[in-house]
Amino acid sequence: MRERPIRPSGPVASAVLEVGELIELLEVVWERGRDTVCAPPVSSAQARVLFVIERNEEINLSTLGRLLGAAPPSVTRLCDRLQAVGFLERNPSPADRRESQVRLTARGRAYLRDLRSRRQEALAEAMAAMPEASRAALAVGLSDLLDAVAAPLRLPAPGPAEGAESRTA
Amino acid sequence: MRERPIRPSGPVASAVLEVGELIELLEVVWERGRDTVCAPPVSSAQARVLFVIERNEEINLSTLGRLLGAAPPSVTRLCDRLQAVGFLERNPSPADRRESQVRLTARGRAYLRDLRSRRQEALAEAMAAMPEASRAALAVGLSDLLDAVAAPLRLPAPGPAEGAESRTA
DNA sequence: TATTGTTATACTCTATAACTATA
DNA sequence: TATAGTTATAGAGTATAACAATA
Repeated sequence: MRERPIRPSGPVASAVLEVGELIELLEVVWERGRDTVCAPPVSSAQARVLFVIERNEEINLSTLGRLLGAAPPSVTRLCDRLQAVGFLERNPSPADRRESQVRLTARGRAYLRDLRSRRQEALAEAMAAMPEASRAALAVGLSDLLDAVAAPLRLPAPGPAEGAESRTA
Repeated sequence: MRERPIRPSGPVASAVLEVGELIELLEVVWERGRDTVCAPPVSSAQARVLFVIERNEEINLSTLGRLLGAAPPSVTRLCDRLQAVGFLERNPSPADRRESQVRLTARGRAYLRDLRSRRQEALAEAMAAMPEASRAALAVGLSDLLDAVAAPLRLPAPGPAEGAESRTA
């Protein structure tokens, strides 16, 4: 008989609801402002690739695909174009000649720095409408939320001192 | 000599940086989990349309396009498909026969309810990793952030009691 | 045989340009 | 003429299926 499957009361549930609404709004607003904020040469799908590679240097394409939730042909194409504009490199793996390892180039890193600057400017402008107390409160809880959201983007501990175990399963 | 272009100190700047990082992570993680969380019959571009229409009932297609930041042909196609699955209606405008007004159907609203339920479940699971104090702190600042982010999705006061002025400029 | 990565094909989203209907 | 919406076409993202090279 529950009409709304999740609706416990209290600040915790409230945070879940509001984060959900925030994501929904960002889905519309952020994509809308892509010209301003994301600056082509790079599509948003390509930006996702750069973000994941930045967090996991020298991974191979199939691992990249798993982290992105993308199919292998999509990964190939995305990397083709990013390589064509000089934002990443593909190098053959020393351990297994089937694999390619991808790495950001200096230009790729520079692009990410620039992208973030522009996004931060746009965000700071939007957040100027917030009461300062709210911004401060937000900052308190946000870093833990970041950790929670970032969790699925990291490989599950690939063996700290082992070198290259390449555990793709 | 500043390597990082925006980095004033204090909780306000910290909130800007962390919201920026959060958006970036969500860009990757949310799109990655689209199967789980967004549930096709509806692509993420189509979901954007539903979100905007829900907030602005009975707008015409060009206004919808402006709110989405999308070109007219894109809007036509997106609405074609959403209409085909029965999630929205197009009705001729009584005032101007060139215009179509779009509206969510009952099925469209039901889809949004269901989508939000599933997303909230996924979010609640992710946020379970956060300390409860952080979730509570987050909730404090979040509703003002929501207002700030939602601002560009609302039409600039279309004349409260005037009926249909249709100010698309 | 299983895995890594690619190419072949098809569908959706996106945009610009050209067109129709209305104002 | 100007505006609302559509259709035509092209480029990019995504997926499944079929294939190459390697393990």
